[in-house]
Amino acid sequence: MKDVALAAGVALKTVSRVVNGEPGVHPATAERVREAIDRLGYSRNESARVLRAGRTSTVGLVIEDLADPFYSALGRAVEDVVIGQGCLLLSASSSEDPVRERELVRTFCARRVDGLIMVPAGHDHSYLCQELEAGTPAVFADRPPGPGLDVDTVLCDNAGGAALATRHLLAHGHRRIAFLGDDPSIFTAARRLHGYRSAMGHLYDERLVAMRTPAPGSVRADLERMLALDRPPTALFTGNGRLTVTALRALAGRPMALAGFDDFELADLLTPGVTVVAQDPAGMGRIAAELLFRRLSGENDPPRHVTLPVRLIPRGSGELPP
Amino acid sequence: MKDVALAAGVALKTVSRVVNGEPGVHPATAERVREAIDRLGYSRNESARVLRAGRTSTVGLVIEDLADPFYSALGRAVEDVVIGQGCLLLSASSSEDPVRERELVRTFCARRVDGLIMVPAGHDHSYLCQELEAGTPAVFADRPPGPGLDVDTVLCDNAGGAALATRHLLAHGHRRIAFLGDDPSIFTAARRLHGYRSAMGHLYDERLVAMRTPAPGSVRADLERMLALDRPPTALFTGNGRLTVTALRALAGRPMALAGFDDFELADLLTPGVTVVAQDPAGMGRIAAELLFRRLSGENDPPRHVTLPVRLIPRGSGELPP
DNA sequence: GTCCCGGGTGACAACGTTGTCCCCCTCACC
DNA sequence: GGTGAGGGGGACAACGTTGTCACCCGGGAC
Repeated sequence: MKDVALAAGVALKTVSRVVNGEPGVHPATAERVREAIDRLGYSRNESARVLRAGRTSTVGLVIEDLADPFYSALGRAVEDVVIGQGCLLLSASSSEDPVRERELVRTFCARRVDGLIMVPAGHDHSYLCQELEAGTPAVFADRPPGPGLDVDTVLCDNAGGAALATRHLLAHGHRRIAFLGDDPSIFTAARRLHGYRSAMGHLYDERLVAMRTPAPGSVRADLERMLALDRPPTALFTGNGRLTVTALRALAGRPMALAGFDDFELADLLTPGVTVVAQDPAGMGRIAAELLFRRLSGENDPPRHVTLPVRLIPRGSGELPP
Repeated sequence: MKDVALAAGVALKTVSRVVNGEPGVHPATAERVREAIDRLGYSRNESARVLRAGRTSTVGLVIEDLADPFYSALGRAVEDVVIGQGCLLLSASSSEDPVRERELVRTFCARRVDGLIMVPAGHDHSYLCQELEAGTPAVFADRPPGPGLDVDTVLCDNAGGAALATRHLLAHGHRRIAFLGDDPSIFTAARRLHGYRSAMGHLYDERLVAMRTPAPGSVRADLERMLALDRPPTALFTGNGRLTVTALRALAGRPMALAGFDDFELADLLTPGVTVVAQDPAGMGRIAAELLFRRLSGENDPPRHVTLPVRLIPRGSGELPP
């Protein structure tokens, strides 16, 4: 910038004015400056601008796994909003590890991101209070913050969706409906279990429930165990996309009515098509980002809690008779 | 930092020394400083550090679409390497738009990213020369840079993979093998067409080739046209994952031998399983990131061009008889 | 007692911007 | 011709760090 000023025969500040399109520069002077900028290939140093302005125009996104279709769709939607607002997106995957999550948040905050969007892994987010007080807003998506923290949150109707799927299977005559869920310490898994349980009512049987981190081996073992029961399940409700796919592989063609939480590509092309409760990851990301920018533009209302609707997509697998 | 210095009764520089773990600070002093840091909740301002140091410890990633499974897997691998190196990842999707791509690169460079990893959309990357000369290395992944630019590049064996799939179909007795590819202006699409064509040899028939941006309607139309020929195709080779899925939907159960470029989740669960040529997006991302960091650590060799192998995964669809 | 050495510490400048304030010049008006 | 207004431009400080250099003081060698 100094060089440009020298080349154009003006002061530093005048170059700054031209670069920022500020008024009060003679057109001829501005032209001279622009010409010098082009000639020298100058581009403003955003680091310095940021240092001066105090705002980085950067948003941090912490998700579980960028490579998971659900989160990558969410991330893409966040990205679009963020870039539409003239900001950039720093993204990082926590791999469902609270320690790593905290480390990432710390790093983001040291970089002075303007705001955070989080799919939290842990249950203790008290460490965020300090940042929030320091003026870095955060929005939680997919899962709420731990106790003691109340910020903007976007969730889907986990319990309602699970009940919807369960009732769908019930309506097709099933009474023995198994539920495979993720680790119950994960908010969404617990809520879906709750929805399933309340829809099952007196038909609920603990032996038909298995909740743990999805892995091919454990899913297979859980299914085998249930199928060996006196009154084995005739239908299966899987608590997230990964579990649905894992269960499909474990079933290996054995006929079983099936409904899954989360839609996934190709669910319609399998035989039979897989009935799912679909949520909208892109919508979730978009809304979370919009809430964040509302905060950034100074909104000071109490935290908002948005619950997105889900919808049942019957495709055949949930309509098999017992 | 000034406040911390004041609170601990030391000079600014001493706080800086403690924060950076520099030697030459009396343990007792250091302890006092650390205590003040904790009490005031101080965290170093990276923007200022960056301004001073000239390095941002940030890498920019420009890909086509973060929500696409192929690119999100690549992005995740890049992210892991980048974070492993103590840097952060800025990511953005070009949506296959050269103008947007250029805009994103410009923005990244204005932020002084240390390096760029790109899946290029356009064919003219001369605009990068300036940045490269300014010391911002770039690595291209999946597709090479346009003419006149030579930098580290990681590709997969597109032509070889396409030939592999084509020969697989030929080996199963097919002579009329159609090829659905993406827009031929996309490097990978052109190379795959080349591989298909050379494997087909004298059997090549232009009427069995359709190259354009995948869309359900156009794929269906192309298939209808080919199936209406005197000698319709008995097998189909699709040029990327999206096309494979779109074609599967368009075929709607009509029997047809099929092989596709790119593996995708559930390919094994369809009936029949979909035979694919699999590449390794995570490996591609990892290697691209590693090449970048090699440059960042001062390596000055001529640009490297890495070609990753692909492998055929027969699953049934490619083994159907004519 | 003087000198030197070196560990511990601090003052200052610089990174590249931008906000604030001030200056100068021109022109119109009295 | 003097004066005021206002547009165009510049000097300077500040953002929060860190590299450079200089300082102070205690202890050991002569």
